[in-house]
This record gives sequence, C-alpha cells and structure tokens, in this order.
Amino acid sequence: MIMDDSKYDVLKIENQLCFPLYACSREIVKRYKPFLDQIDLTYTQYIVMMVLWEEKSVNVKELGARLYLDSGTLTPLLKKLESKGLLTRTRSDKDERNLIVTLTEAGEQLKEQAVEIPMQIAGCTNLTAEEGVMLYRILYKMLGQSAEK
Amino acid sequence: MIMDDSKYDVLKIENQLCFPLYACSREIVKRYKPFLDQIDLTYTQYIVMMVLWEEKSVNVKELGARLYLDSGTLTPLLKKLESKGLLTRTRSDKDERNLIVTLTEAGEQLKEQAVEIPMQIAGCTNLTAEEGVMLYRILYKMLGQSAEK
DNA sequence: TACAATTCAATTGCACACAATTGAATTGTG
DNA sequence: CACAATTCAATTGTGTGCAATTGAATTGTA
Repeated sequence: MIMDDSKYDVLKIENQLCFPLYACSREIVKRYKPFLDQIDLTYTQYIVMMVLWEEKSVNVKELGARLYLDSGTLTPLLKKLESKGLLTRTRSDKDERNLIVTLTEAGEQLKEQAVEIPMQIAGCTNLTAEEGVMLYRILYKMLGQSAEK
Repeated sequence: MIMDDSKYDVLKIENQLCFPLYACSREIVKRYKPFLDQIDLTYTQYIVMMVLWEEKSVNVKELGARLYLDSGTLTPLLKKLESKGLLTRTRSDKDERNLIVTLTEAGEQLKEQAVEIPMQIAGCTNLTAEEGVMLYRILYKMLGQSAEK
C-alpha cells in the first residue's frame, strides 16, 4: 500500500498558488530590465511613468491606489524621478496635504522611447494569446478582491 | 469618427500583463502576513522553511534554484533563521564551497504550527477551483521558460 | 467657532531582491 | 603537476516594499 501523502502536503511549495505568483512576478520584471536600462528606469519607476503618460498629472494618493503602493515607497521614488527632471512635485493649492505629480516635457519625450518596450517584451513570452487573456482576467479578479477591502 | 486608440495604447498599464502579476503577487503576500506573524516568519523566510520541511537539508545553490533567489538574498536571510534556531549552516566536507542548510529540531516543530496556514489562506481567495488550476498551470509554464535559460 | 477626528505625504526602521564584485575551493587542461 | 577557468557563498551598494509613526492641513461636530 502506497502512502505518499500526509497532512504536510499542503506545505509543499508545489501545492501553493502564491509561490509561482511571487516567483513569476520577479522573473518577468527581470525580463524587463535590459529594456528599461536603456531608458534608465527601474520597473517601479516605469509603472509610475506609465500612469503619468496617461494622466499627465496625479496626486500621490491616486498614484498609490493605481499601483497598489504607499507613500513609503512612492515618496523617495518620486523624488528620484523629479531629480531626473521627468516630473515635478507641487502641493495642491486647494488642499496643501495633497502633493501633485506632473509630467515634464522631458518626461513626455521619454514616452517616445518607452513605446518600443512593450513590443520587445511581448516577444519574450511563451504563452498563447488565450493563456495571456486568461491570466489577465484571473489576476484582475484577484486584484478586484483586494480593491474592495 | 471615434479615434480613441493610438500607438501609445501599449503603454497603458491596463494593457500590460506584467503589472497585475506584480501587484497580485504583493497583495497575496500581504494576505499571508497576519498568519505568518503568528509564527514570526516573513514570507521569504516561510518559503525557505517550506523547502527545508520537505528536504530536511539542502545547499544554498539548490535552495536558490528552487526559489529563484540568489545568495545575495539568501545569505542574510539564512543567518537570521539560524539565529532563531530553526536551521544550521555548515560547509560541506566534500566541497568546502558548498554551504549546507539543515533543519533543526525547533525548525521541525515549527512545521506543526505552519501546517495550519495554507488552509486559513485558502479561504481568503475569490477564485474558483478551475481558475486556481488554470492560474497555476499558466504561471508554471512561464516559470518553465525562465528555468530553461 | 473650538477642537477632536480624519486625511494626507513624509519619515523611520526593517526585510528583502538583485547586479556586480570578491575570494576561497575545486575542476579542467596542457 | 601547474595554473587558468569555473563554481561556490559572501559582500557591497542600490532600490524598492511596507508597517508604523509623525506632523501638517482639513473636516466634522458639539
């Protein structure tokens, strides 16, 4: 009689959904690196810029909500992007608590180089179109749960 | 005539697969935190312990391959787990370059508390069983690509 | 209107991640 | 055997992430 499962099976990494999620996320970000190096951005800086390329101007709270990041992560990162001249940081007149982040002309120009990246990355994936769509749908379903709070 | 797409659409966060992966990974790890706090482990320490609960003894290279982590991350983390008494770190006799990490009795005992965690986490997910299986399969397909190198 | 509660970004402290380098140990090769 | 190349873990330096706290600004309420 074979007896190869036990109450400890749940503790095997291969039986957990969180681990491949965690590992995959880091592997994909790593795949972006050579491309992002060309425009001197880290992955986190890149997704902040993506929001600005869409919105032109957002406050830190909105940015954090979009990216699931808090001010502890964003504040130093935004200061760095400001020092690179890609954005400006100014307090709102209406409410001095709010910090408004605005794309500069240099930031806008970076978009021209960045637009090449998604295409280059797309070729790196071994998923079918259907798998991509499925993965996307499932991940956003999980994220939706987080957003509800 | 509506003209609401452009060559910049690829730069919208919602059109990228990497972002929900990155965000989801962090959100799920965050969901583990209250449970891991009870046994005083971080998520990364937890997955290292999971390997040891399975293997009893591994070297740093193997551990890194299993977890997609390098010695820069593992060395300080293993020293911390050693100082907690959960594992020992010894050089291999056969090859002094190799560091062998071995589970201690205390580490083995922690397994009894850890075994409750996966069950508690499972209840936190809003995915169907099918979605869970699908997600798992797709993520490991992507990871397989990384493993090939 | 006072003033308590709330809402912001910033700060602090800790724990990863990871690229790049270092230095010791081992292996491969002439 | 000598010694160059390789393989390890450790170290260094930079950049996140995030919980918890702080302090200024605003809002809600007695």
